[in-house]
Amino acid sequence: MNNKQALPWDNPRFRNWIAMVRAEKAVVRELTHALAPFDLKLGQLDVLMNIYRHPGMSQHDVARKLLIGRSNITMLLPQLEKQGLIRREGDKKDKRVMRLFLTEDGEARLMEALKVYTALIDRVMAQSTPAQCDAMGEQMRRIEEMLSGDD
Amino acid sequence: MNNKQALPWDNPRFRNWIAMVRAEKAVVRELTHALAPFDLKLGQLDVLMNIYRHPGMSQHDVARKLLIGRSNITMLLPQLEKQGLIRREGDKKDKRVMRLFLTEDGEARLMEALKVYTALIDRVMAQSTPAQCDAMGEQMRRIEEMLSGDD
DNA sequence: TGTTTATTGTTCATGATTGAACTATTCTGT
DNA sequence: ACAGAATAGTTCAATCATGAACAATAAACA
Repeated sequence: MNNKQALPWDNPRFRNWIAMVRAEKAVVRELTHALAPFDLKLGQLDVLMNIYRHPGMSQHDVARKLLIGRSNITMLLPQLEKQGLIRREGDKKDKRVMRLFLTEDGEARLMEALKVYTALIDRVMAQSTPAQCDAMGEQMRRIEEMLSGDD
Repeated sequence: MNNKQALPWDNPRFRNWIAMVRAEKAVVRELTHALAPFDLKLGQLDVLMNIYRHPGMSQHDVARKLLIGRSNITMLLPQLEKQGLIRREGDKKDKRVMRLFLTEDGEARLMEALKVYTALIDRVMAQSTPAQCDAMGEQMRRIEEMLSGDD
């Protein structure tokens, strides 16, 4: 008799999860290097992207979108502000919230960085057919929805 | 004429990548909470898993497997050693390398934590059919191989 | 209206991760 | 055998993310 429980490595689901973590880590590492010339960390780029898509977004909304803590945003923004990439405006109705906007420089820098970003992702995702890539994306959206619903 | 470049959000590959990052982050967050009762961080668990699979592994090998820095390992191990979960032995042939082994406690703790780990991953991956999950895993392995080959 | 509860953003201490410089050891090529 | 390159691990300073406690403000409701 086998006194060991079934090991995770024999479980396809588990091995696929491990593969996913490793792939994500590898891409992020590559991306971090690729963004260095723009003086942008990946986290900062994420923030810029969100502000671009939703100008006037609050800090709280950015944090929730990016699945990071509010304090993280608070400590991230001054760097972007100092670089002149974003602008913060107090909301007139609600004095608690700060509304975020890209400056022209911010938008320009974002566009340059996005070229590199999308080029890398295109290269990476070209490892699968578009259909496979979409199917993977669907799985990921289901997973995230499942877990963020648990809140 | 449209003076904006094609935006990444219109690019399916890019959106699928974003979905993957968010899913991964959500699962890791869940996992971190689930592991708290075991006094194990995810990174520590990763190390234990690798030592379990390859007893006598060197620190360098663990770092490479986990795609993290060597110094990270150096600072991680004392915690595991203090908890009595691992044991380090200097290699007899090569005095530079430290060989890593699990203690009995380490193996026991690992097995308990793995139950929780695999349960969560099973639940998460049950969002797709086994075939879809495997296809995703294959994509991920291709991606990682592609990028780690660039070294 | 006035009081309680929720929300937004900040501060701070903590822990995690990194990369560069360093030591000790081994390998390479002559 | 020996000089130089390579490798394993450590140390250290810097960066980053996190969560708890907090202040200011707004919302809910008696």
